[in-house]
Amino acid sequence: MTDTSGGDGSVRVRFAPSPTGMFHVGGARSALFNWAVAQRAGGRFVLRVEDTDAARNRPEWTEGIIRALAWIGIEASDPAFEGPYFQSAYAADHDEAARRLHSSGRAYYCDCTRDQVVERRKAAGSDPQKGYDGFCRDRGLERAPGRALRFRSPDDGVTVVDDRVRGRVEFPNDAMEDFVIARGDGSALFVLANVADDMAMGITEVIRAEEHLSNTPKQQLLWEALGQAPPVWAHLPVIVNEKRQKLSKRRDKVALEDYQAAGYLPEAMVNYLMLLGWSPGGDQEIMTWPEMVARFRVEDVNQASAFFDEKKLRAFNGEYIRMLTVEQFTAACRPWLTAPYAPWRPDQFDPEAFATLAPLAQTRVALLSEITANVDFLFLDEPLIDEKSWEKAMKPGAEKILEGVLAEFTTCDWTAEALKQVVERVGATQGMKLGKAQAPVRVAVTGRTVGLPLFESLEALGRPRTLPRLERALESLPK
RNA sequence: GCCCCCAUCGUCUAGUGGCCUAGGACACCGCCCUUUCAAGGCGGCGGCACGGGUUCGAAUCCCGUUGGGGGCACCA
Repeated sequence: MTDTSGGDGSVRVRFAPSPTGMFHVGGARSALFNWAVAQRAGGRFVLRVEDTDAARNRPEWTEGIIRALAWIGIEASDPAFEGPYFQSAYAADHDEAARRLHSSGRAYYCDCTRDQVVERRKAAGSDPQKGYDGFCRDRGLERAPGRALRFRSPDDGVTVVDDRVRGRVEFPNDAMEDFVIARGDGSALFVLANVADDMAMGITEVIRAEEHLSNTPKQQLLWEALGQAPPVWAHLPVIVNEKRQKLSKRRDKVALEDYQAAGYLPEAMVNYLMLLGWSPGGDQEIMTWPEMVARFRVEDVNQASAFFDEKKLRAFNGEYIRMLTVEQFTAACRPWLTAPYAPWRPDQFDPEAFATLAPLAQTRVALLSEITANVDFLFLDEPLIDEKSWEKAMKPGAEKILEGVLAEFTTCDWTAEALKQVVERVGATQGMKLGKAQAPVRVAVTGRTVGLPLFESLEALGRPRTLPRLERALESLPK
């Protein structure tokens, strides 16, 4: 295995998703690994969309892929980015490859149906699961509608796949049937189309998920039969759920868009995804994209499947949020500060008040979406009272606290420091420490027992809006 | 059924024969700080799947077992 990432720009990798209307986190990692390899080598990243009939009528699916790639930093405007190309655009290449394979005798036409093959195998007492029996191998059938083209796979020996992450993998040829490479209507099947496309595009390294490993000997045989040296292969371990199964769209949260909507920062997502199956070594896991590119090598990628741990992603996200400047943080929060995420009207939002509390909120949110619940009391006319919080805070003694605080709040200085002293003093008259005395005030004003530092919050809210809330809470207290 | 891949703390991983009494990160637990909650600081819990070899010496090499996963279409 040689490291072709020499920086001479000759490396060409490709990312070939099949558009389904959803961009998978597994696809994102695969794209990222490809992108890193291309960047490190000064090569190119080719986006090829494996379009199907369904996808061809849904251009928005491809647009979705491009948007998702852009979100994780793979910009279509980057000079290293090529495409998107569509598989269907290469139909002529597929056909040409099929003809060459046929005329060179490496492939033959076959008119057997699945049922016929199974019948024959049963009659011969062999295992129907063994696949095609080679019936048409030497019949010399010519190309005609209804006849599929089969590749004449070697009878013995092994096909060796030299894989950058798996090492040397041997596949016994006798376990490989004469597989179909073109349909009865002449169109190429995935294996052939893929090889022909990669060839036409000059792809030098194929980095894709492990699920393709079993197909690789077939593709490699095709490359060789077509007279070209195969690309360098690299098969990545799959990403699994907590049950160690491949992530499924039904059960698992896998759409990249979902993570974006939940308030994950793309930088955190990228950093986390890169660490799934790969480690830069050393103690530092949080690093910038250029640092990762500088260190990334496919041959260092792990071989075992990895569990997508959202808790760790979340922790990374918190770290990335804290690394932001307040301005960046505020900008990043913007989508959650307006409808439909925010429960307040646009005219209720006060950017200045938000700015004063933003730095305090920054260390408290791990997801951008959490910002809403942290500041809603500031913009809503009435705080959203949390039932449990109310019960917990409005215990005996709460009334005295609220009364005392209310009396002094009417006249005292409206600064965080002064407000704190008031609550401290009133609390002392009831034998309560500040931590306990602040609770009823907090719930009365913000609706919850937990939240941003209380006195700064009150200062930002202002006296005119704070006092009524305290009064109302007092009235609601059981007599 | 056949073929292939994989196996270090709960999770992601470092480790390529002695530096390993196995390191880090997330999670978890405790303490400190503290106006709640976070953040931050300090500390703790916790792992080489099993069995045979090879070797002076094995998490590291070989064989087997077990356990996981993937692939076997005129799908992509």
